[in-house]
Amino acid sequence: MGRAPCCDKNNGLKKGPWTPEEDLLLINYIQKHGPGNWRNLPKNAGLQRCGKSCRLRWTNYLRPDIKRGRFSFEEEETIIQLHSLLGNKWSAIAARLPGRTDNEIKNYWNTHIKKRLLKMGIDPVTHRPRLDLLDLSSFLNSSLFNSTNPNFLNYLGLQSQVNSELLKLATTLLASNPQNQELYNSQTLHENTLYNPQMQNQIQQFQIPALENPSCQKQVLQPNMEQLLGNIACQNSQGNLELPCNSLDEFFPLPTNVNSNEAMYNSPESSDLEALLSNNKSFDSVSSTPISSTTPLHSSPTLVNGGKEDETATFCSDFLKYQFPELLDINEFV
DNA sequence: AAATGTCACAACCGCCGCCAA
DNA sequence: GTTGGCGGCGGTTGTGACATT
Repeated sequence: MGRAPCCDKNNGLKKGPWTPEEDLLLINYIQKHGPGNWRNLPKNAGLQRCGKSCRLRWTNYLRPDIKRGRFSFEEEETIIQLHSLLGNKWSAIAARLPGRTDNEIKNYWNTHIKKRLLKMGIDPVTHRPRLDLLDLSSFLNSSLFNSTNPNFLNYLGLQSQVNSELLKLATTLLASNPQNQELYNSQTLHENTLYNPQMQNQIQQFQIPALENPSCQKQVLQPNMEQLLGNIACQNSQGNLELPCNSLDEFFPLPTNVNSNEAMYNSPESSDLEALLSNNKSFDSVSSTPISSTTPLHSSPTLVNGGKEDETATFCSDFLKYQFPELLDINEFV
């Protein structure tokens, strides 16, 4: 079934960057009449634009509740965590980041976060560490690493060359990979958890009450989240872990004024991330990092985008932190 | 100083789902 | 049940600014 294009390409409608005069026309019209009926809006507003162009200009740029400026660490952390849950559902992610548009988040992901994840050896699609980049697996699969002697590195004089934290991390990661499961049985994993109080604490924080309403719409989890949300997810008939739909809202509650019209005329004030985070212990437990916890949410935005700083060094997502118990510098290891 | 490369982001394009006729 | 309009979404492109050679 074909559809007539929203905008006839040969009807003389203007394309390209918007001028301040056009912006003013659009703003004035929407302030008087409100948004809606985008097809007729340009004609009524005196604009030589198609309705879709007007809608995009309004929703992505002119809306009064849009938060301009750089993304804070907290926002970046939220984006990464939500992306690991939702994938490229930019509008769904934007709905949980007051003042940010899906387009902005999408651009920021593609130009900043994705590159940083790759740089750190993290697959931006699956959010899984890419040990292939680090070439750790061959080492960890070796008989050397399989030694049960905790001092084997000492024996071989390797301790000074190998970051022990990274080794612990790699151990955990490999254990989470079914291909390496035989290397690390459940006892080993349990010991690792006990060994790491921080991880133990975070796991406890995820012990939320059993989710009810099994008939609700479910969302298939990305593989890496199995570990993170193992306590609340359940298996579907295909054996995939699923997250009941209401649990996403428990971790990332939607702002109260998600209605576009309400959001448009009622700029969010305290309904920001601080409220989101403070209202949710479970999420808070995962989102607090040494870096973010020392940075007030309403302090001046940390230089995240736009700067030319070493992005690997400044980057620290909480999701990553869950799997990276300490702030690790991959460069130290490689 | 000029040429070239890279980055950031606004805007566009095409498809999809919903809904009314 | 079918068709077509509309709003929305995600992927992609165009282009100006900035950095590097």
